Amino acid sequence: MKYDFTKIENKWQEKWETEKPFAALNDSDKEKYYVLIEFPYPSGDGLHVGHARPFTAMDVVARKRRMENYNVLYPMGFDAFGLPAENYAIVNKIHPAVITSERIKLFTRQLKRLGYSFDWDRCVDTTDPDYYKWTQWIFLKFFEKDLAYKALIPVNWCTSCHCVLANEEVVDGVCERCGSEVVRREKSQWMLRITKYAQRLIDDLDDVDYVERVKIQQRNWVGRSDGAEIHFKTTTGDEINVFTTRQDTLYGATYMVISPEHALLQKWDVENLEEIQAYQLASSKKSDFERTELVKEKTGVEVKGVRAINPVTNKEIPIFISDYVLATYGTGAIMAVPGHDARDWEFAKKFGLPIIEVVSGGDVKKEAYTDCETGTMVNSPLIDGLTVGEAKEKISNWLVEQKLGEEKINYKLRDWVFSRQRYWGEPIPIVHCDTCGFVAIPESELPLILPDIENYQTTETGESPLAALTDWINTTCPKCNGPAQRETDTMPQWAGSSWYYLRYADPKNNNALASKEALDYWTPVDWYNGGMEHTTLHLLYSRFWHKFLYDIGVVNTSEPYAKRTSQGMILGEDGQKMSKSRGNVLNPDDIIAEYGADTLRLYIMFIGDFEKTAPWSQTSVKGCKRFLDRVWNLTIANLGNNDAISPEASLDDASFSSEHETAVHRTIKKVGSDIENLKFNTAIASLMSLVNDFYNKAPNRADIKALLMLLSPFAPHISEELWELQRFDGCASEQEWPKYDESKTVDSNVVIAVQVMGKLRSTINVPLDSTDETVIDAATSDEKIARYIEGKEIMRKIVVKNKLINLIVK
RNA sequence: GCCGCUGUGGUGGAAUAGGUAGACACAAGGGACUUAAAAUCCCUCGGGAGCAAUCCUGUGCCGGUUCAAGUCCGGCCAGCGGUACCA
Repeated sequence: MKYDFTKIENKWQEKWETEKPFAALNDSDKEKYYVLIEFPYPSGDGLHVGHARPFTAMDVVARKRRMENYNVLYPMGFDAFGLPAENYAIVNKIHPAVITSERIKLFTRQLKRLGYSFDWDRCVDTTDPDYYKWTQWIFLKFFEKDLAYKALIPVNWCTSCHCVLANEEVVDGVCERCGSEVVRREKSQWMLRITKYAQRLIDDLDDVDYVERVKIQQRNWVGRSDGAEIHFKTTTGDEINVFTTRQDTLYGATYMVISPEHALLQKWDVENLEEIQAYQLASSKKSDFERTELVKEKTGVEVKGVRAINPVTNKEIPIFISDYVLATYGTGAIMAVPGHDARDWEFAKKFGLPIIEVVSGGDVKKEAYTDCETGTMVNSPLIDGLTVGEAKEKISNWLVEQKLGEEKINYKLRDWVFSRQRYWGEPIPIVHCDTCGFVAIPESELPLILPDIENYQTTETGESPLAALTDWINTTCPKCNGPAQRETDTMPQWAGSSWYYLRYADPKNNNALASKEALDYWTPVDWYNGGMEHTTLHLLYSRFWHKFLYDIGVVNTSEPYAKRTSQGMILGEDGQKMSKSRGNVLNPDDIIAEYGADTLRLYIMFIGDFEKTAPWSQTSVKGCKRFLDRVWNLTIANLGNNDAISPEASLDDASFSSEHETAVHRTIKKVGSDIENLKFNTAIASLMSLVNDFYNKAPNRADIKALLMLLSPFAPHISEELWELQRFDGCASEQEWPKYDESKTVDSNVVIAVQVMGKLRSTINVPLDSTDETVIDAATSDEKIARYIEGKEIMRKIVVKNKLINLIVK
């Protein structure tokens, strides 16, 4: 009998399709377990082998959890709004909804061919009005709680997409999606007050099980810094606030730098206006990226005619504008302490400004002394002799007493620009009325359907294509019934993906985003796996939305995801990132056709450390196919009555063969713990070893049964087929996950390494848990060891139980 | 620049808590089977010396700690990812 993987895989996939054995139940007595992967954007290229890595890994986990008797929810959906579909629509004049629906069908078919145990009845699509109704509903709640607001802000403007990007979406000065130049422009935008949640987004990381690098990255992104805001008076009688984390160095503040965009510059009557304006113009043309790229050379212009007054020395100090001070962080102004800040030091050197040492320990003539752990304050009458820490506290108190400032916590995190001037997104359910201002549309009018249009091109002014629909725009104000205009901006793609995991709990609900019972039962997600690239955008955004929904009583957990892990990227065979332009993209369909889905699943798990990047190798795929062939042939060969146990008796749990007992127990232990620790590659390696053992010495039916159960999460089709051929009861996937006996995972004898002076010279075989004396005797009487210790004195004997002995001789 | 991660055979990668480096595979070479090929099965496989037993050497580089370092510490170098000159 040949391993006909195509036939077998079709057979089982059809069975799963009709019998739905992987459906999650909302009314189960079992304990729930919610496994989540990031839902894909249904791109025109179809499924990519890279998708298979996290999907397969979590499928393995989901299948194992079911065998551990959990009620498992492992859903799939589509994050289907977004630019590529819209750009395709512009070129081909096809409605994005049509393209999207086609692509979702393609993805679904491809995903089903991989044999994933998704509960397909819960599939969600963010572009479905029944879905985005609730995305809009959440937005209205944000608006109601004053967490959504419109503001005129400098934004990143993509010159090609004609749309605004969040700071987070600008990569290396260009648009993350289209790669075009991004310039700065002022625009009125809908914003979400994520900053209000900054502290909670940091604090609550303590309560979740995320891989450490994700936590670190999120903490750094939110970026709390503790310092003080200090009020500096100017010679014009104005006040400039600066934020500093080094209030202790106030005596060393010898000049001030404000951002070129600072509001006071318009008010002041500066002497060198032309020079200032030229600098402002130059920096406005620079993107943030270019401003930050100018690491080496500091530029700036002194604002002549106005000086600031250092509040502690009462000395006048010059004010500069420089683009290394950004308007968007802190107060847009800094006090410069060249003695103790590297950037300020460079700037001071270039402009010949005084550098005063206020913390001793370094040499400020040579470089800025920035150490704040060990220094002692000097040249600072109020705080001389204090440590930096003490000085910070004393200065802060002094500032408060003198009403010159206060302690302040600043976050790097900024509010989220939520508007997009694009068509293919959720319409923002707000109208603008001349008398009432911005007014929410009533909940009863949700979903606010995205209207059909003829032209998907963004308007020249950069407004959304919806701005051309006069009939749609003009409406009445829900408050005063007067004339009003609809908002024409749409939401970013992040909106739909910020809460999709909640919809899976109850995806067909028309009265709520999901029923309270379903949400209470399924949240939080027990294990969420996704890409590192989503750590600071999607993951942080959805944590923010979830916290908000918690605050308004929709969900009853403050965090959406109990555990977060991340997979590494799959590179092309050339070691480069897979991309259409490089021509190194692999389509899973081709691999399935040639080797089968089980081989693909096995290979993508065996490819290497799950958390690290790994290059694809077509030849290595064959190795996994070979392994499955070996499993097939072995099991078929053992179908007959060639073992001691009769077929009837062995249908029940029989004991493992004595030759393989230890190996089977060990493999059960290893595969189980490896899956939990994302070590899928070594789990498979141990299964390979077991099969090698079985080739050396024929297994009995119980041995085979264990093998098939352990293999089934990785290669479910072949496992089920062989299970059936073996006439075992039910399905492999319905079995209870095999248990192991710890005492049977160890041999009665162990091989111990014998080192002399730390070098391996021999090995000895002794009973497990032998005493040190026994091991020493065996080692010293070993013939290979004799020549190393002959005529020498053994000074020390280091014995590591069941592992090693090291003899130190002289 | 800053932050994070990673450097192990020809290749992908193994190596609980510092304890036999290279598991498991891929590729390559040799052999068996075959008219032949494929498939399958068996053997070899970090480098150097040696007929061999065996010895030396070896986890990016330089030091250190230790009886013992891929693993810990200090200092470098390279690659990848993130990035906001964040005061």
